[in-house]
Amino acid sequence: MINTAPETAWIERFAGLSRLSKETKETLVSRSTIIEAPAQSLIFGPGKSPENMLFLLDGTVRVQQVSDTGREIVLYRIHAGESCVLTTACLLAFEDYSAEGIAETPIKAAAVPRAVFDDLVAQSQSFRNFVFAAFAKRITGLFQMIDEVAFQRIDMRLAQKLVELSDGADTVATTHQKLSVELGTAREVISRQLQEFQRRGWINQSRGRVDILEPESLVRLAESSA
Amino acid sequence: MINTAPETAWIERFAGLSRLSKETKETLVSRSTIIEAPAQSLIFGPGKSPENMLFLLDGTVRVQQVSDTGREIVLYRIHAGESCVLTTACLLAFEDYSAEGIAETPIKAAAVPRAVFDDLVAQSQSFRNFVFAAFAKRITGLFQMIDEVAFQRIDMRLAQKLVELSDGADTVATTHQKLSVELGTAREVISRQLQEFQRRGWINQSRGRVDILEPESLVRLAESSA
DNA sequence: AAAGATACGGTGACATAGTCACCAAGGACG
DNA sequence: CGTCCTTGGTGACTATGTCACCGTATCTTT
Repeated sequence: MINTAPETAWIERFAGLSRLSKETKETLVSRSTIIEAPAQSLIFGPGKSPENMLFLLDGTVRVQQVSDTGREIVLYRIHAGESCVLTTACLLAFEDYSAEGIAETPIKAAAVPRAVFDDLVAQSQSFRNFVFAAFAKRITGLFQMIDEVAFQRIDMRLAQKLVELSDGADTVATTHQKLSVELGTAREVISRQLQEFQRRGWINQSRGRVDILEPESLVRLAESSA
Repeated sequence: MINTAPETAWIERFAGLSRLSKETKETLVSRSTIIEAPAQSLIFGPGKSPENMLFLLDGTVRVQQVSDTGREIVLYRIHAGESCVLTTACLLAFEDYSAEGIAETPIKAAAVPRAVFDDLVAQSQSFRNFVFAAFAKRITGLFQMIDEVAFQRIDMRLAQKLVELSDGADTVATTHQKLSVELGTAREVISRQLQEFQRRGWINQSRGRVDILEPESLVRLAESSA
């Protein structure tokens, strides 16, 4: 990672931090460092504890779990404007974790040392609310995820994921392999489900790309059984 | 729930709270209330937000998720000497959760109002460490759980659960239905796996009870593929 | 440009897990 | 005693995951 010149305006990008007092904001800005990392770099992972809490300014970080069976599953993503407090806090507390954070794009983040983080939690009620809200959001997300992995049909989950990844566009640039990691399933399962979607005329496949022909049908499936 | 007379010694039962300053302990004790609830009562759940943070003094609380498909899965348990901060914090932040907490035994707990909790977080570094450690433990537990649900074989998970529930004893008093909820699977799956274990001579079944004949074999399976 | 090397996706056969629709036995309670 | 409810058993079927292997597209190297 490369340290660059300090920057002051970043706090304004965090909706949850807007209520902080002026002094708190100044502490946060003056005692943090802006760091950058290239796409695909490992932000944290087994054997690499983060020393700082990160506030992500640009890019996204994918947090995934690698099972000792060799399979992988994407747990969640940290987007620009969000912080990494949860994972970071966990990783600082426990060394034996199996999750890893990978930059999906080139990223820029504000790094806040642990001691500063602790001070801020002590001094600012708003900051506490921000931190606990971030925790809460992740936890409910993980609850949701357990529900999906344990109980939802794979065709529904795949339709959901395609809609999510397309984000309104008519094409998704990804491979079957990557989709299988998103859902924690096997590549063959994705291949077969996509064939079924194609047979129904909902999508069109080409190497490394899925074109969405009938987003409505995918949404309907994604929201079906519920 | 029934309020009872205040009690002062409970803090000593929490390993994580022993380092608190005398003043912090006094605040915690003087501003909390001891509550009790009978077995099977709903501590929190959809439509029932907890107003307080709970420190569990006696008994255990089972936290489980009910899917909209009707199936259920046990997420984790809160044992005496642990706090409920995670779930409580989440539930205070978000109203739309789907998890519920059920007393598995009669329970006794110290209820700390949200405002007091917030003060303590602000004032005591030790208390912050306690809270964040509790969060961290739950999060890593949930990561682990996602791994198990998504990737581990059901025979292995069942063996694991039997060993855990027996806790060294030679019998486990539970039904196939309850075991299926523990693992988030179907009752029939449990019935068939238990039959297989019995065929191998590892266990003996009777109505509402599983007698463990060869704990070593179960442990071996539980720790196999890993 | 030719020759590998690698990534991507397809496929059949099979194993494991979950669903559905029942049934039967044990126990509680009138 | 009969009735209800819980518990567990079972067969048939579907869904999902595993394994082994293949062909082709794309990239790299020479």
